Amino acid sequence: MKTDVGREEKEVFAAYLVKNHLKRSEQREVILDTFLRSERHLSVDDLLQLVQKRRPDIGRTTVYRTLKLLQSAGLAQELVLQGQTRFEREYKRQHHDHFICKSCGEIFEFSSAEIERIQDEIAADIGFVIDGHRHQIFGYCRDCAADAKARPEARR
Amino acid sequence: MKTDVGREEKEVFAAYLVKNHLKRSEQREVILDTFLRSERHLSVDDLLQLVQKRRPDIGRTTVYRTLKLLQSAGLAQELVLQGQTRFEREYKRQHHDHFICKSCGEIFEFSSAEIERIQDEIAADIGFVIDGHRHQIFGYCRDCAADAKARPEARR
DNA sequence: GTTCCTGCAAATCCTTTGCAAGTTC
DNA sequence: GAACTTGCAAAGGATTTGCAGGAAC
Repeated sequence: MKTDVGREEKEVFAAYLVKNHLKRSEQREVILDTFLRSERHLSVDDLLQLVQKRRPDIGRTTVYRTLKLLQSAGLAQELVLQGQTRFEREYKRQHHDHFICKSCGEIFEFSSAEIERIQDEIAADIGFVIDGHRHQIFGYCRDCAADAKARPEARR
Repeated sequence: MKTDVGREEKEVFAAYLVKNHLKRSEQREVILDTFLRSERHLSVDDLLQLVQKRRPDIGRTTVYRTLKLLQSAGLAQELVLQGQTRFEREYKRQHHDHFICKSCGEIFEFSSAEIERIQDEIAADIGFVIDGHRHQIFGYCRDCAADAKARPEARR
């Protein structure tokens, strides 16, 4: 762990462990570091593979357990995209939602203060207290949509 | 099947079967009729139990398979709420999304043309072609929020 | 008669849990 | 040394599949 990727998050995690009378371990550090360096939105398998490139002896079970800890610590968030469970970084990230391309699987993030405002209004109307939301938009990204136009029969 | 519940949907299903060289069966009819008469948002188990009240010999596998057909026929839609897979009627229903109370599990539907308009704008910006979306808002319904205020320690 | 359906049991996939051995505090 | 972690294997839950017998066309 030479560099400084996600230093703040590592501190948060260390504090979380202390606070909950848990212990640090090589495995947890490798998993967190790998998670922080990775691209967004990885599945458990994605993460396991990356982790095992560095430490082939780290098991799937430990990845599952560590992901649970990261969620509790507020560092990771689980999301289900097209039936697949995935995880993304959560710490101090602006809230956002996702566009998902059904063709290439690419995921784009978006956020809209305006949408959130409308949500709040609707919630207020029915006396609902919002605690979170999940908003996914499916379709075809620019590239795949162009492909589909070229070969319309290939479109789902 | 004395009455007229979901007659139109039954016709759609019958047509779907013919078109795909599939066959009608007692089981499929009972399952569809039960589905159409039920409250919204049932799990496979909910539906299985209702179906078995009428025909105890209908198996879980058949319910799974029939639900797949109903989805293909555009009569049912799968949604994952709080980790639970559920199904709701889809045919000719106005598109809508869901508020989910984390305390009592109650589900409220909502829709907003304004939100959809904003979605379209954002999509257009990145050249994304929208094909569908799923928007879930979590929190506490009026009643549960009131309870929580009364007993704040009980709040998640 | 052929093709499709059904229910069962078995298989699969994803995730969690029990446990004995190893680590951290 | 006490308490926590790990990896494995086994258990779980949800869903799918193989198959032999039964029903629809």
